[in-house]
Amino acid sequence: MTKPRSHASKGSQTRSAILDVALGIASRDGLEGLSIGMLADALGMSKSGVFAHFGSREELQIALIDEYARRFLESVFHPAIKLPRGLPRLKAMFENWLHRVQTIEIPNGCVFISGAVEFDDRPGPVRDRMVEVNRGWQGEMRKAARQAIDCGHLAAGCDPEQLVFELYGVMLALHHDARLLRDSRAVERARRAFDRIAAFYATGPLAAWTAGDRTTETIAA
Amino acid sequence: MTKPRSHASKGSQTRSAILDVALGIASRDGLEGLSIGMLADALGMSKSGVFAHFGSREELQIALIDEYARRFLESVFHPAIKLPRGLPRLKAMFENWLHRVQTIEIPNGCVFISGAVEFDDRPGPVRDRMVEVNRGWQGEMRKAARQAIDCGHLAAGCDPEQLVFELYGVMLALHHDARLLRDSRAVERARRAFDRIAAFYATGPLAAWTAGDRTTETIAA
DNA sequence: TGCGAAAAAGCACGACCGTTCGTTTTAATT
DNA sequence: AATTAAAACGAACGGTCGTGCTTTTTCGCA
Repeated sequence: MTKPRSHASKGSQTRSAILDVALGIASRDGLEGLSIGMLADALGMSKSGVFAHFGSREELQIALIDEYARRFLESVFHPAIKLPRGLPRLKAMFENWLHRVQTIEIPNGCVFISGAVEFDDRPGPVRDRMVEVNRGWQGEMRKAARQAIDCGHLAAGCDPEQLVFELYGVMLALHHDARLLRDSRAVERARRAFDRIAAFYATGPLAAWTAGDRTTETIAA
Repeated sequence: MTKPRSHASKGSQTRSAILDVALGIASRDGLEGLSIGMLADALGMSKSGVFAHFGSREELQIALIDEYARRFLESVFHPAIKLPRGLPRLKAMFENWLHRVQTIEIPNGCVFISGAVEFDDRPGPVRDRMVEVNRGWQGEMRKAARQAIDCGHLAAGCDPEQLVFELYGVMLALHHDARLLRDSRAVERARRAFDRIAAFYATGPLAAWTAGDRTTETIAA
């Protein structure tokens, strides 16, 4: 009977610690830029000690994608889903996303973006997981957009896929300008772009929410 | 037998050949994913033979950025600048860009995008050149937008920086969806996004060009 | 044709890579 | 406290990396 143990075993504890440190490194240097040796150094552990927790570098990368997705959804999606369907929820998803980008991803980098570029032409399980997680998030956004249309908050002619495409582009441009060009005005431009997109797809002429009503905090119930 | 070529010495000839092959590899694997060893293999040369042409890996990467920029401007910017200032030129810049993305960058990858992600947190001469080249292109787009405003083709209230930010986002989203998610509808979405942006910033209400008047060819004089 | 220069090759180096394996230390269960 | 399982370590392996140094081949020109 070696199992009836509370899941706070030493192994899973250190595994979490490894993932935490590894996420910091992978955010800056990418999933391919992260090596087990430097990770072990950063942890004060031996290479083989770190390695044993994952069995292979690929498994470590996949575990990192999962952990990053978990944190992303926890800070962006879960708080927003408590709000009523339609525009409020969709807006919260964007605002929480923007808040996370400002506080975490611009300073530290984003695994989804660097990973997308690193693995878009590198077939294998890592790429597959990357695609899966990405489709999941875009799917949630599309669903929220569809609900906003059903609620009459967005025009019936609005294509959810088109809307999500444009919102994603805003975030990618924000990352690009803020991180590569170190342009601090990028956040403001992202907000304005969102306003314009939302206004365009809103039911009434330039209706919906205005440029006032803003926050830098996570929006939840 | 062979014609007494102009001052294209053997050295600069092979240098060009190296850059050509290296661009193909770097487009797929990124500037950091390109190694001198595999490059030499792909060329049927020795490592040291390739190395000697650049003196260091960093210099090779910088040379690649310059060469990529040269080709980009040649196929996107130079044909467009022959058109009259204002909306025609701005539109041509976008259409030529889109054409290049479809024919070259979606199949092979884009050094600007992968390089931006790879070096956004890695200070040094490579990053500096990356920023320089990127600012140059965005600057040209802003200038074209400003001229379109001066001509009265775009609304006076249009902010060129905002416009370029949004156009860049469209291209980044296109790359993302087409390359990572292999979504063939991404090109069409990029076109629609551009239409919406242009329509919004146009002088009259939803004036300017419509969804007709399209081409998949490079626009020049 | 021959000669000097340029180009390419060959070789070696230290560093780091992911991974394996046997050992030792630490934690968990009797 | 004793026993057993889990966790971490340390050394080593085969590779690849970028980069020097030396030698050989090739080119350009008188």
